[in-house]
Amino acid sequence: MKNVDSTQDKRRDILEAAEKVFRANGFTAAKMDEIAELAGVAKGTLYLYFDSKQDLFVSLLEDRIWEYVATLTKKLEEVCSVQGFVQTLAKVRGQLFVKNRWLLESLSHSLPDFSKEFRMRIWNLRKGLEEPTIEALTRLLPPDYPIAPLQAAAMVNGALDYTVGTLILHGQPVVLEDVARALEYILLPGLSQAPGEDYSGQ
Amino acid sequence: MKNVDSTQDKRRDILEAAEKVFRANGFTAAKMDEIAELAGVAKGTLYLYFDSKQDLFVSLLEDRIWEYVATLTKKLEEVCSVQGFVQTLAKVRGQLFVKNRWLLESLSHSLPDFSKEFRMRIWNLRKGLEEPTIEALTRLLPPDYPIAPLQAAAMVNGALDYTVGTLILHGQPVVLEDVARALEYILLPGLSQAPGEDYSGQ
Amino acid sequence: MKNVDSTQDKRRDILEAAEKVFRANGFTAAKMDEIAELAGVAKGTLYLYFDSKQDLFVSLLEDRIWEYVATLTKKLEEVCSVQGFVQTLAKVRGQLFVKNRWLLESLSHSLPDFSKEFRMRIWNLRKGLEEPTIEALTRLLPPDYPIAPLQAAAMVNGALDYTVGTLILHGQPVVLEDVARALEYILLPGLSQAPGEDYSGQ
Amino acid sequence: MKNVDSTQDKRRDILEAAEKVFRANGFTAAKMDEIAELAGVAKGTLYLYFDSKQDLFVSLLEDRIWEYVATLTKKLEEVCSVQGFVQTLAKVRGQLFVKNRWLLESLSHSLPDFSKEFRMRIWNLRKGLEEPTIEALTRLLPPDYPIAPLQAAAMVNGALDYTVGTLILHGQPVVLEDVARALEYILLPGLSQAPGEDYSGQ
DNA sequence: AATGAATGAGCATTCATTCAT
DNA sequence: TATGAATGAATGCTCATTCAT
Repeated sequence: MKNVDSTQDKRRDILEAAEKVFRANGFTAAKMDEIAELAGVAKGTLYLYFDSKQDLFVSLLEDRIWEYVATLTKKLEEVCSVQGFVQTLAKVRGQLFVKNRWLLESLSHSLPDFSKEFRMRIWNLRKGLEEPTIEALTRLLPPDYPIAPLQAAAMVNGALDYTVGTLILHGQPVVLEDVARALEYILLPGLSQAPGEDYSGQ
Repeated sequence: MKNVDSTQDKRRDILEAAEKVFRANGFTAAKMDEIAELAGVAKGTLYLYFDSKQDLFVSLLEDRIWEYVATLTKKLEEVCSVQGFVQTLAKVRGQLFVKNRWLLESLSHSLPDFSKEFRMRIWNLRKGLEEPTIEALTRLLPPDYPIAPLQAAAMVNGALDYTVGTLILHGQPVVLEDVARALEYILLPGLSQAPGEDYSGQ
Repeated sequence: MKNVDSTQDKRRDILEAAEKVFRANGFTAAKMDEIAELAGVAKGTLYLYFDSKQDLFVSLLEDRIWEYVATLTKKLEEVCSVQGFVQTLAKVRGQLFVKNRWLLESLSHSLPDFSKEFRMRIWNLRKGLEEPTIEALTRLLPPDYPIAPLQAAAMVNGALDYTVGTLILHGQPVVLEDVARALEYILLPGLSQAPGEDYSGQ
Repeated sequence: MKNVDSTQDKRRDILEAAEKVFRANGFTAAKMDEIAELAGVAKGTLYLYFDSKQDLFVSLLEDRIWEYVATLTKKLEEVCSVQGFVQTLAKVRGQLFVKNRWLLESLSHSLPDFSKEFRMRIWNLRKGLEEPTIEALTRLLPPDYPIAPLQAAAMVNGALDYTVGTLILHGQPVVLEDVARALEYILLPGLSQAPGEDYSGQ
């Protein structure tokens, strides 16, 4: 009992320390020494829980992403309109982005020297990250909607992430409600129109 | 004169070599030795033209981005409708993304250990990259459009980049015409509607 | 009683595991973890029976060498001619060499970082290994034989070991009877001749 | 000119430092830092001249062994009797052994973790080391001598090395003339006898 | 301006040993 | 006695940068 708990505790401590250090420095510049010190364990202990720096990094991504995916999936299952979808997405994914921008950006970056196994794990994460959005859109968009859910999801997610990223870049406060409103204003008409409709404003 | 030309030639040779090596390996894994060899100069010569590896990297980004910004600015100046804007953007920025994905991703990634000066130069690039889009939208959107051009631009650019990135990730062919069409279908209604209009599909 | 037996059993298990691992990897590359696992005990238990990796290694050598020395001593005591000596030696020591080449080579190799105490123990082993040969030759050679038994023994042992080693190196099968015959052919005349005899072939 | 010389000088300096350090500590315990310091160069410089610690080690063996092989080959070519052969061998190989005992022992030891390439290079050295002896014996022994030169050479070399090693082990002075005499006394009769001869002293 | 040999700080990983249980 | 989780010192190798020529 105690052993299992203490083992899980230590693993969690290490992941938390790793998150801070990776976030602050990026993968390459992060130092295992610093992670160990921050986690309050000896350097060698890191290797009892993770095979390598790469494994630690990807395990961290997995831990955080799967947790987020589960949350988002649950929230989106309760949604029954495209509008609700956009609002929920903006809130949940936007929050993730604000808190873990580096994490999402790490995913879309090919890390140096990563072995095939790790590239595969990252690839799975990237795909998994889109799953809830794709699923929700598949359910909510009209069956004859002319854009594939994969692409529609990419556009919504891209618009959301990039907007939040831009606000951060420009030092402006990120108010997710405002972002949600803008997202609705720009995307909802296109997502809501019937396939045959003339969408051009002319 | 001759000296200036030869100097410029060598600088260009180095930038071209650097582009290939950085693209193939990313910043950290790229080696100055390889760049020098590919450029046909001695290792020490690199330091006659650039202060450091970081300087070479950022100079390369600047060189390529400003060139692209000039092109896009010119193309967008000829555009006189939101629809034309979306089509032109998809073509020009989409092309850049397909060819220089690593370049754009480098911009949005916090490079490890980069000094403040370099972070600033990269920040300028990121802002400059959005300029033409913002400018065009400022001109083309109705004056009372409720979304700030900065955010609108972010959404269009994000939707475009993320869609192309997703296609690449899934190993699907990137046909920019199709991407442009999907972009139009989803974004144009929202970008074209009058401010007071009821956009919700209900 | 029971305790003693069980203790002896465990000690023997560890030595057997250690033999396999040391033989396969050599001293430095052998890992205590692997030895413990193969012996079916916990890593810490090794240190209840042996002070250190070095102690385990040298204890193993001692265990095996003294056992071999006892065997050879007994066999050589029954021998009553130089020819019988050569034959018996080729058979017994040759066998040891074929089966435990690494063991003999370990003895003649200065192990890295071994402390003085351990070097001494190894030195004793090396000397002990020659004892039976020296004793037998002292008994069998004519009292006025001009070569000291120590040197004569060294020559016989060296010729034997090196020949077997060479055969192994060249991937040739080691037939100890053949080796014994060659050894006899080359060494016996010299070992058998009376001191004053003219041994040169001229 | 100067560059080539200075390059050769530095390579030689490194080899000399490596010899001292490897001799004193063995391969595994030897530290590249110490070699660099002793050679008076920076650690990185070692890697300009040798690919790795293993490469440095094997290159050193090669350098020393080939030099010795050339010397021995030349000396043995002038020899025209088995007796002369034994004397010359004792002098030249004995000298090598006294000075570079660790070197010869390194050869007959399977170094830990050595890659196939390096094992091959060491194997070639071991074979090359026997070449001059085999060649000389092939020339000097009667054509119908019943022992293959390879085995005869192994016996002579083994007897010689082991004798010298034993003297060193026992702390006795190594007088090569005495060793040569003992070697002659014991080996010459066997090496000189005609094939049909009865060699047993009985 | 150009070279390229030399530098040396920096770092992930291993593994014998310990000690609380 | 026995365990095995935790330790942390130890080390080969890389590569951006310098500088004598």
